[in-house]
Amino acid sequence: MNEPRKLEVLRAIVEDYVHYREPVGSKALVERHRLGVSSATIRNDMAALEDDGLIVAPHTSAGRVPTDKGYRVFVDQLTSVRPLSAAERHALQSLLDGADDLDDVLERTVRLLSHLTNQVAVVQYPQLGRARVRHIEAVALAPRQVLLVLIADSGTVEQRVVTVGEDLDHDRLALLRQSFLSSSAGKPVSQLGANLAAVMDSLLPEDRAVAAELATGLGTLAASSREDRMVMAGTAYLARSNSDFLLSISPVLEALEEQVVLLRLLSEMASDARGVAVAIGHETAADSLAETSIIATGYGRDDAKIGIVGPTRMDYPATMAAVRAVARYLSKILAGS
Amino acid sequence: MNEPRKLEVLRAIVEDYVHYREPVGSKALVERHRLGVSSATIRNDMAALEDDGLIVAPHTSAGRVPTDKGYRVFVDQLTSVRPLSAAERHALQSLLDGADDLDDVLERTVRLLSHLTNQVAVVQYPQLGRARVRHIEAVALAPRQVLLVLIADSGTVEQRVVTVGEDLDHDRLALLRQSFLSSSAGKPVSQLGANLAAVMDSLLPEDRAVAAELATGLGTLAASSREDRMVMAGTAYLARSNSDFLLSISPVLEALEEQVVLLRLLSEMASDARGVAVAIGHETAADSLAETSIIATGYGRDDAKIGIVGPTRMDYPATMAAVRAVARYLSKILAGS
DNA sequence: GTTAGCACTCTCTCTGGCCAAGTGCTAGAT
DNA sequence: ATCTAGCACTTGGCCAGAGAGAGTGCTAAC
Repeated sequence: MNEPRKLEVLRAIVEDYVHYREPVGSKALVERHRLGVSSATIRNDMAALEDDGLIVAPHTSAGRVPTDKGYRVFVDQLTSVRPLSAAERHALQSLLDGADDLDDVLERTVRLLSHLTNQVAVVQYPQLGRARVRHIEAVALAPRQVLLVLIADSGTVEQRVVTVGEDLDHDRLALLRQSFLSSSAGKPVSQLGANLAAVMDSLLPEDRAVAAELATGLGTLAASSREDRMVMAGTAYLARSNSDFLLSISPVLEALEEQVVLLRLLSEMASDARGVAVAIGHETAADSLAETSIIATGYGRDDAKIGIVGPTRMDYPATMAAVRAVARYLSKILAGS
Repeated sequence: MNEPRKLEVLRAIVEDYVHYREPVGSKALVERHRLGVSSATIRNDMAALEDDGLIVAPHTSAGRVPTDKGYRVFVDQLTSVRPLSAAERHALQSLLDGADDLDDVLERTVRLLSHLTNQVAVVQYPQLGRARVRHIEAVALAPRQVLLVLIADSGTVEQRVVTVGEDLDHDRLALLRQSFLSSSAGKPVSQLGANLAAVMDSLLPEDRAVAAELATGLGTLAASSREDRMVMAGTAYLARSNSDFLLSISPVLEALEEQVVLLRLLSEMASDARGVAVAIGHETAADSLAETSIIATGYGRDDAKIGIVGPTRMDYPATMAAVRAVARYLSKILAGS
C-alpha cells in the first residue's frame, strides 16, 4: 500500500467533496486529478481509508464522504494556510480604515470576515483583564442610584447602575470617586477589586458601607465586563448552505444566540503552529454544533477570539487563511489606536 | 349573499389555516365550525371571497389560503386583542424583575417576547431625543484623543472617541467639559447642539477651535445615538417555521441583520386604536420580507418600537396580545427605574 | 503492487395508474 | 331568494415498477 498516495487520495476526496458537494467516486477522482493510477487502484486506497475511519460511503452505490476524522487529517497534514489575494487584502484594509469606536471596529471586522468566508463570523469583545484603568466615573442618577462607568485604556467603556442603601449627595459621591480613582488609575483592571478594598481604610467610617457597595459594583464591571459578549454577522449564510445540504439550522441558530456555549468553546480552542484553531464536527462537543466546524484564532493583546462557524464541509484552507489575516489586521488596528 | 356569514367563513379559514398549516376546504370548514349551513353554501361564499381577493386556491383541487388582503381584513375586522393568561403574565413579571441595566432589560424583554410568541422579536433602543442630559464626561486617552461620554436621564450612556487637532492636557479638558456641562445639564438632549454652540463665546479664544471639535463629537452622539440600534432574539424560530412551510429564510435573515431597513419599517408603523401596528406580507414594502408580517408597537416615553417578525401565517390575535402586553410592562419598568 | 473486467447493489428518476380532495355547476327543496 | 344535494370534472399526492446510472468489491491477470 502506497501511503503517500493514500493521503493524496484523501486530499482529493476532501477537495472534490467541498467543491462539488456530493459524494465522490473513484472514477471521478482519476478524471479530475492527475493521480497516475487507475480507478481500481484508487478503489483499494479508498477501502483502506474507509478502514481507517477517514471516509464513509453514505450507501453502497454512492461515492465516499470525509468523516470528521478525515477532515481532521486533512487539516492537520494536508493544509498549508496560504496568504490572501491582493484583492482581498485591499478590501480588508479599506473596510477597516475609517472606524474609530471599538464597537464600530468589531462590527466592521465581523462583517468583513463573514463576507470573505461566506460563513457566520463571530468576534469576542476584548477582555478587560489585561487592560488598565483609565478612568472611573460615578454619577448620581437619583438619591440612591448611582451610574458607575469604568473606562479602560483598551478603549472599552463599561457602565452599570447600582442602587445603594443610603442617600448620596453629589459631593460625597465625588469624594468617593476620587478615592477610588487615585487608588486604581493606571493599574490593571484585574486588580481593581483588591485596590478598592485597600482604600477602604482611608475613608470616613460613615462612608465605608456605601463605599463597599460601590466597590462591589465596580468589581462586577471589571470581572464580568464584556468578556461574555460577542458580535456576530452572516447568519444568512447558514440558511444558504442549508438549502443544498441537510443541516438543520434551527439548533445552530439557537446555539449562536445562546452565546455562552460558543464563548466557552472559543476560549477553549488553542491555536496550533499555524496560528489557527480548528474544531471539526463533534470536536465542538456541542450536540447542536455537531454538523458544524469552528475556525478561530486570538487577536489583540489579551487574545480575545475571532472566528467563523460553518458547515463541516467547508473550504478549510481558504477559511483558515481569511480568519488569520483578519485577526492580524484587527490586532494591528487595535494596537495603533 | 349573506355578508356576516361570509366574514365568518373568512375568519374560519384564517384560523384553520394558521392552525393546521394547509389549505382549507369547504367540507373541513363545516366539520370544524358550527356554521349552520352545508358545504355547498360555504363553497358559494368561498367563491365570493376569492372574487374579493381575500383568499386563493393554490391549485384546482386544493382548499383555499388567505391572501395578504384576507389577513388584513381578518386583523382589522375580526380580531380583538385579548389579554394574556395569568401564567403568561406571571412569567412576564418574574422574568423582567431583577434587571437593572438598560441593556439587560432590553435583552430580557426581547427574549421573553420571542419565547411568548415563538417568533423573532426585536426591540429598538430608546431614543435620546426626548431625554435630558444628565452628565457629560470627557477623558483624555492620548494627547489628541478624547473619549466623550454622554449620559442621559433615560439611563442610556453613549460614548465615542474623537481625535482633535491640538494637544489637550487634563486641566484644559476639565475646564471645557465643565463649560459644556453647565450649559446643557438638565436640558433636552435634542437641544444639546444649540446649547453647546451658545457657550462658545464664553470660552477663551484659543480654546474655541478644539471646543468646536468636541462639541461636534457630542452632537453626533446626541443625534445618531442609539436610535439606530436594536436587540433581536429568536432567529431560530424562523428556521423552525420554515421546515413545514416554504419561506426562504436566507433573505429574511439578511434583512434582520441589515437593521436599517427594519428600523425604518418599525418607525413608520403607526399603531391603531388597539395600540398595535400590523404590516402583513407585501405591506412591509421590502421584497425580502414579502412573506413575513411584522407586529409592533411603541413603548416608553419616546415611543421606541418593540415587535416581532414572523411568517404571514401566524396567530395574529395571540401575537398582538403578547406584543402589547410586553410593551406595557417594559414601559412600566423603564418609568419606574 | 497495479490493472481490467465483471457481477452486484443501491439510489434516483420517470412513468402510469389510482385515489382523495375539492371545486363549480345545475336542478330541486325550502 | 336562498340553501342544499348531487354529480361530473380537475388535479396534486402517492405508490409500484422499470430502467438507468453510479459505484463498489472481488477475482484473475499483468
